[in-house]
Amino acid sequence: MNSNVAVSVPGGDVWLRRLSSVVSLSRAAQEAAAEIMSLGRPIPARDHIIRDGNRETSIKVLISGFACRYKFLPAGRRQITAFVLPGDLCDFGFVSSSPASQGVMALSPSIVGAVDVDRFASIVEEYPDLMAAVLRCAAIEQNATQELLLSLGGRNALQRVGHLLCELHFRMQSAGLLRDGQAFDLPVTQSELGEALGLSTVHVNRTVQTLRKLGLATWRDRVVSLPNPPGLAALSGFDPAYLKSEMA
Amino acid sequence: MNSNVAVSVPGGDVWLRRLSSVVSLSRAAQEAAAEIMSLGRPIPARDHIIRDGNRETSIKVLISGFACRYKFLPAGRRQITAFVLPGDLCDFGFVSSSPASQGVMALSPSIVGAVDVDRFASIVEEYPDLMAAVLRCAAIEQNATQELLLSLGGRNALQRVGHLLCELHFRMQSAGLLRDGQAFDLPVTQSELGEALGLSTVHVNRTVQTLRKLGLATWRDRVVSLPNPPGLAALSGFDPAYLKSEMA
DNA sequence: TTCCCGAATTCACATAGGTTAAATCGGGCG
DNA sequence: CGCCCGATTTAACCTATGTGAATTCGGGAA
Repeated sequence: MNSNVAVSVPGGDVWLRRLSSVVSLSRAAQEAAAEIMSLGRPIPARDHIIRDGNRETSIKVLISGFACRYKFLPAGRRQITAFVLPGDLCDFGFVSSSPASQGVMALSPSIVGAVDVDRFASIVEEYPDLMAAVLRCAAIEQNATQELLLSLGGRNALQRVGHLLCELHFRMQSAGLLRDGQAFDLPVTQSELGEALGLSTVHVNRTVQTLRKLGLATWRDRVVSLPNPPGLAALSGFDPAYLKSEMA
Repeated sequence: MNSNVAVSVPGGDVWLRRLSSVVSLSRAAQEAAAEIMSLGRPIPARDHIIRDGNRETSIKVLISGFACRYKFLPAGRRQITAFVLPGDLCDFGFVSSSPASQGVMALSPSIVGAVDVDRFASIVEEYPDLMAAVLRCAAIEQNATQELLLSLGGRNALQRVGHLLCELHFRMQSAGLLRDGQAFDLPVTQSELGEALGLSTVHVNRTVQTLRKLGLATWRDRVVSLPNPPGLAALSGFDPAYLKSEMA
């Protein structure tokens, strides 16, 4: 829309924008990447996008909506290991030809783009930068997982929630999905937040209210607003460096 | 020793064994991989193997010893994100041409092998299976991180410690490093265990003693012994599937 | 042998966060 | 308009784990 690159599929630009943000791609590589992506049918909230253990034949990219990656503990508790935002790849199993090691579920109505793994492999031969881009995305994803690990291992409830809100805010901003000043859509339940942060629903609620009182975050009607991002970042120890790719 | 493959460097077999365990490699590929590895000088306990943020020019493989990957929280607390055993790669940053996102420190006197990244890249052109093997290793590593995330998010102290001991036992076994029946070396301090599991030193101690009383684990003089592995696995919800590569 | 030091252990006490259950809110639907 | 149901909120109570500090243990150095 803002450029005249041929985008054969609506929504393909989300995928291109993501790849280009981590590796600078030639026009030809971009066109090749755009051509092999196709859109799937809309997926309602709570439906699976990928089932744990499934050997996927296509690379799935979230085009719009909101999803999460998760695993189950033997006890039955579900641990959300990552939130998937538009532009994110749903699973990186294909990089090592492994089946998905975790499930991916839509948290709000979503649209997913699919790139056939074999077709991707064949254009990668001509445009190896595309593989580099995917590997960079995988590395960032890995960093985010580790940052969550840091939260669970060493931050208290207030910091955990604050840190996650900072991260989502930053990523939504990067994706161009901020509503106006500082607000963004968070179509997630407080209980689901708890499943990511290792906190009970009740305590997530207490914590969110404390953030409200501190004037650091508002969350109403599935919309989060951060009146004072630097303040929240300071409280929670958020530093977005881990979400950026080193374009060195 | 048990085969007549030329191993140009002592210790190179640890590296080869690891690669071969995730992807079956041709004799030629094995020889090529062995040739480009060189051994570094011994590293004393508590020394850095990799410094956070450093752009490594070589792939580092732990040949012998024991190490950990870690990050610091702004508060100063250190979070260990993974234990590195002989045969493991110390850092996967080179896969995405990124600098190391975490530090790696020897926990006991260690020897590290180095493979120049550029030389590796050049032989990968001839033996792409080598890259596949490295990516598989990265995927397993990623799985282990997520399993730790599950521990911190949803397991209590007893299960966390038990699960970690099960994992180390399994990995030491795979590396052929079990002493006799079920015992293995764990040259780590209780406080360091706590840094990995998000527990205080005191509580790690309490927990280890409980495991002793339950007859599920003994840990004395840096040697861990598991009298009843299935029992401990059941208690802690350990399933080694996440450590295996799907050779499909 | 004795000293010394880091690691393991023990103890007393404090608290963040879990649990259970009930109350309220808000929107979709008949 | 009134009902229903999931999500949020509140409340009372409970416990797993943290904290701080002292004690013991075990092995290396003098």
